[in-house]
Amino acid sequence: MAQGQNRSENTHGLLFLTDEQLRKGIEAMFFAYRGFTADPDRILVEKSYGRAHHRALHFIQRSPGTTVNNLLSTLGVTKQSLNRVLRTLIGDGLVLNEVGIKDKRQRHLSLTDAGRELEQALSNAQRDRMRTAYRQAGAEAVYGFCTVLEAMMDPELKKHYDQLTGGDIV
Amino acid sequence: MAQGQNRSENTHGLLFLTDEQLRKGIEAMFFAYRGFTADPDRILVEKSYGRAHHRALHFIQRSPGTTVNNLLSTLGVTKQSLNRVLRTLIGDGLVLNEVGIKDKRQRHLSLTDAGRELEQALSNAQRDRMRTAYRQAGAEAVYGFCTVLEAMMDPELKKHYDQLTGGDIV
DNA sequence: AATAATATGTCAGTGTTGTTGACATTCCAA
DNA sequence: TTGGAATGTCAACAACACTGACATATTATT
Repeated sequence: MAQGQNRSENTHGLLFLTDEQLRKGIEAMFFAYRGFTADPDRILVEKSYGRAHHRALHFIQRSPGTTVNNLLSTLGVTKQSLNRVLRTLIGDGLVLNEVGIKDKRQRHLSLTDAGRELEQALSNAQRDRMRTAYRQAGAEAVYGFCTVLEAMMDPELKKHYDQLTGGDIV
Repeated sequence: MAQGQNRSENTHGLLFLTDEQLRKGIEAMFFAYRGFTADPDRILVEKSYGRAHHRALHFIQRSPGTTVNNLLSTLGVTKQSLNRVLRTLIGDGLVLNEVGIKDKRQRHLSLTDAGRELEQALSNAQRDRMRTAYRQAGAEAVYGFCTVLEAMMDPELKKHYDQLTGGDIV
């Protein structure tokens, strides 16, 4: 496998990238994303939930007390779509929905103990694969991995990402 | 941003990875994948196609003459699901469906000129973002990016990936 | 030659997740 | 008091996945 050393740059100092190299990256994203979701998906089918429920649980866990609107723009779906998911999670006692104190229109979302439990189970499954991949690839690869992913994000979503990851942990 | 230099390894020589670091990677995958599909998606809605059509076109372009069964296991969907997509693509004159010579049960799939044209348009949109991200991140980051993604794949899908990318282009 | 297995296609039904559009409620702010 | 923002809900719809059942060639096996 060609190491980072033989970086090919053209006269303008830009990386020279063939369509083949780019296609390879595209396919890597496709196949890797399937692995990325495979483990939590297995847990979700048991509980009769879907990937949307996982995403909601994840980001509520990540920002306890977040509002519906904030979650909406993080997930990038319509409120109707999110509401369907939230309704079941609240109904099943996994998510808490509290009227705002300052602004009573807002609903602050947080996880119940049961919600935290499921979120943990899903996250553990996903992190296990992530950890294995990270260790297999090494620290420098992980750094590159995050760098490229960040460069692929839409600026609007990048904001949410930066806010959540809060700077420089890698 | 912490560089690859300060890799933290424990007494066993393994990377020390906090849950925070792993969560960051998980969120990077989530947000980046949305950027990854955003550009082709915009073209697809115009043509009234979906992501599934894009995937089919991509992998047929990648392996012209491939069989339905092979495409099936590459995409990891059921034949009913793939068939729905293929039917429209063949009906719209984007994909060619030819009876096998050696084995007449098989159907060999390939793109027509019109199919190649759409596939190119979709791929160009996706590659543009990929190229920009690659250049922004640099050659070493790209190498790490691919390495981690490959380590995240299910072994079964990794086989398809290896077969398609054929070894060591990066 | 009869039978089994393979490759493909199709029909019907179902579920998740996304979309629009419309409408009601509550509440903050000018 | 009025306008607009935040939220919730209803209905309808579409894309895309699934299962299960069944049909049709074709090839492989016995």
